[in-house]
Amino acid sequence: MAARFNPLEADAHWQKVWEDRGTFHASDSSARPRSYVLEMFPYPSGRIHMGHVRNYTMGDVLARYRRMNGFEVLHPMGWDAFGMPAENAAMEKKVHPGVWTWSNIDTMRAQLKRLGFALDWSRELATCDPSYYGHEQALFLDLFDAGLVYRKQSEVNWDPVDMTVLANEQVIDGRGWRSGALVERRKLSQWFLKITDFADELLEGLSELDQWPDKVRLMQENWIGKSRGLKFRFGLEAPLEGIDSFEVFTTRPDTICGAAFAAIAPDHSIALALAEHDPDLAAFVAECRKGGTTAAELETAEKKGFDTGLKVHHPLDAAWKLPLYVANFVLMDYGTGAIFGCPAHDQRDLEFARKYGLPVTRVVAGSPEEAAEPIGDEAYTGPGRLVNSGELDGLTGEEGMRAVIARAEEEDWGEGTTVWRLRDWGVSRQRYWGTPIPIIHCEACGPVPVPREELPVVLPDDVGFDQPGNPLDRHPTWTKVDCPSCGGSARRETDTLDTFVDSSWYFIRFASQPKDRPFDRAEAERWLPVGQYIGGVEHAILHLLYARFWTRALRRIGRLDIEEPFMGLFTQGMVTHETYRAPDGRWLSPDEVEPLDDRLIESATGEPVDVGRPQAMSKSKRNGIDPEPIVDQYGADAVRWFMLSDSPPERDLAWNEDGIEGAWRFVQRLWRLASEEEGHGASTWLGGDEDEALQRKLHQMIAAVGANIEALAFNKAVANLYELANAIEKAAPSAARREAVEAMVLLAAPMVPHLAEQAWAAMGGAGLVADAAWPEADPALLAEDQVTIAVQVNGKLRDTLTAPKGAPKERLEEMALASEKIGRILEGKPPRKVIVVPDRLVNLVA
RNA sequence: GCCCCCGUGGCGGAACUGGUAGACGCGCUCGACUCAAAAUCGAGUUCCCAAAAGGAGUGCCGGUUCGAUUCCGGCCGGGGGCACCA
Repeated sequence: MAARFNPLEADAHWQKVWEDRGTFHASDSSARPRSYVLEMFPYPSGRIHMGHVRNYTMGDVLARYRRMNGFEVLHPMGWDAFGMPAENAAMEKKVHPGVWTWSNIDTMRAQLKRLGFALDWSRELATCDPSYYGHEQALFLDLFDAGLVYRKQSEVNWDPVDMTVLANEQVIDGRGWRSGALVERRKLSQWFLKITDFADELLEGLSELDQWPDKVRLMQENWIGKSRGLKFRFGLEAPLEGIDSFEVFTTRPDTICGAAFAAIAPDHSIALALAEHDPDLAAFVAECRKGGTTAAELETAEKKGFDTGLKVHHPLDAAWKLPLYVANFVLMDYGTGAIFGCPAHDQRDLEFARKYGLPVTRVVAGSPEEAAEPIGDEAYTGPGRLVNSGELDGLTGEEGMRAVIARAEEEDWGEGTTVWRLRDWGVSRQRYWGTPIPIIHCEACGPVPVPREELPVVLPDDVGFDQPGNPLDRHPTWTKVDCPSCGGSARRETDTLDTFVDSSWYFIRFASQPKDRPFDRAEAERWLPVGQYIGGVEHAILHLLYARFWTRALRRIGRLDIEEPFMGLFTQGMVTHETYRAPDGRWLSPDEVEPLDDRLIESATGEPVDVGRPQAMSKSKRNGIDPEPIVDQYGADAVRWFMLSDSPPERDLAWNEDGIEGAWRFVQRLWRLASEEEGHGASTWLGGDEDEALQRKLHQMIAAVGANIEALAFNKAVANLYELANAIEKAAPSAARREAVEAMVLLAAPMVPHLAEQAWAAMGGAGLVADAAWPEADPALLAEDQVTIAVQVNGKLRDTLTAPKGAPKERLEEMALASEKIGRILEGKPPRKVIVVPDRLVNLVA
């Protein structure tokens, strides 16, 4: 047996064995219980990065562990292959997006294979393949037929650099998420998916997802943003161009008697109508539109209003008239675009009222004494009872809301309602490299679905990227089609689908991939939902919400009876690295610096380097580490082991040389243990305490490693394995030691699979470790029969003693009092009180 | 501004439902092997005191408890999400 483990040989050898045997091929017909383990599929950007390695290693450990525990495991891999980087590359490098993408896929597939992941490559898919997106087009048309897709003129976020529409989510601080360009507003006809139809379900469904991080559920809850309240109409004192009233929304109908003004958004139809005859108002509206939306600007933005001079009637008292303002802080796209202002109990309204000299009337008081207290600089938003509210006085806020809603409904001027922050999902993109929307526009018939038998609508290859905008728009022939309905000449839709659509159902296609339809329902339902989904927290809202929506939409149209796509969700942390900066501010990559004495210098210049805290690996900071050379040097197992060690998986992991060296040492250490065992050939039981102690340690670690992998606490499982290795190394050769080493190889197998196979084979183990059963922990060996008891005086540890497990309280107390140290501390006086926790401690209160 | 999470050795981090704080790894120190180095192995490593005895100690202040890293209140610091959401 070789003295050292040679990963270059072993990795390739075992990867080939697994592949030849189809070891990780998921059988649809298996009688074993099923387990679907999935990591978020990568965008084929060019090369694998450390984040991928970490993500897929975690999923792989779980997949392999499940296999060893008797599950038929589905662990697939594919490519989220549409998107803008391919078009950017096309423009910069004059290469077709498809060519670029497929070549990236080849590179990255090869890189992933070198890491030895237990993937079922037979199910590999790429979203840019017509055999995938054609089915997506069919699903889109299914949703279209079901009325879940619609088209509307809408103001969109237009990125003037990328020349495309952005979803609200892709606008960050008023700038495009990719280009960073200031986003403009434009009106375009767009396709929308009715995700708001599912708002309630999507919100309610969150409570079932108890294997999701609370954080993610909370983020989705906030994103969906359900608010209960009252929608009611304000009557205008004098009708305006036939409009005699408008609707407002409030979550605080109880404060209606504190109303001081009404306000509408600058985009509100009334404001626009008035502005036509009022240049001052028109100027105000224009100014509001211009206003920046960055965090800093909003923070400092003044609450500004324009008094229209119009008055509205208070709903509870027609004689009570309120001024109507156009206000810059009222948003057209939330609620009804109009509000009533209650300065006493809303901070924004208060600032507005102070500025324009409007009355501030308290209508909620936390205590009877507070009722007379005027409102200062801060609105009162706490609980209390209503005051200054006529017949509502004395009611709690909750009662007040119910009373006002009941009265509004009775008198027919308003109704209790729910509004959502969630908007419908705009899926049109003015891009080439995406799934063509399978619609044909006919002047006579309007938008007509492409007939199913003509799917897929395949992207034309003959396009150029020398001008900005969507090349499909300019395509001479592709756009020209006959209307499927009337046969007249028509134009193909040139928008493509948001790539989030592609990733909203790929996990279903993995589970079932017939040629002639998106998936087979029964087959898909056998695998779904995904048992454990693992990916970055950056997808906590969009991707996960869209996939949940898509799954529910398919359910509603009777295609798949699954409520939630992902039963368990785990969001892993990033892989980070220190940053290095030259004195002149240049970012330096890790291979451009070297240590000198206690510091780092730039190799080329010898200048000292400024070392920054570990940050997400990024091109701009040049602190990325390419996994491939690391795998070349240390092998897949050391890299995998390092990815799992030390840092809890949900937290960031700082990459460093010492860490990978440590992992390499462990790999060699485990190899040595196995090699030595072969050399010993020891098969006799020593029969002493030593054997038994090792056995106990082994079985405790069998239980602990399993529990920790199951909890995805890989860093703890790693620590367990180190502990076991330490114990084995201290033990003399024996049958117990041999048994422990064999078991350890199996326990480590999900993490370091190549090494495990090699060691297993060298020790004469039968079959593949990948097919072996996970060791079983013997309950009889889990518990120690001797326990260490802490002896405290007044809660301070003063001594420890060893006692048989399960010793009675009286015995422990006796033993504690018999301790010499304790006697000294108590100075012979009996304790006032004794607390005994069996098998744990004795606390003597002096 | 609102909501959420996190603060433990030189570092990454352990500590089950309140019960011996610092498992495990990294780094460092000393030692063994070696002509030497690498690799490997052994010992040590929270802080204070020369050491023992002892004392302090889980961001800070306070509380509950026989006992608090763990529970409660208030600060300070770091991170994340949302954001003029009525």
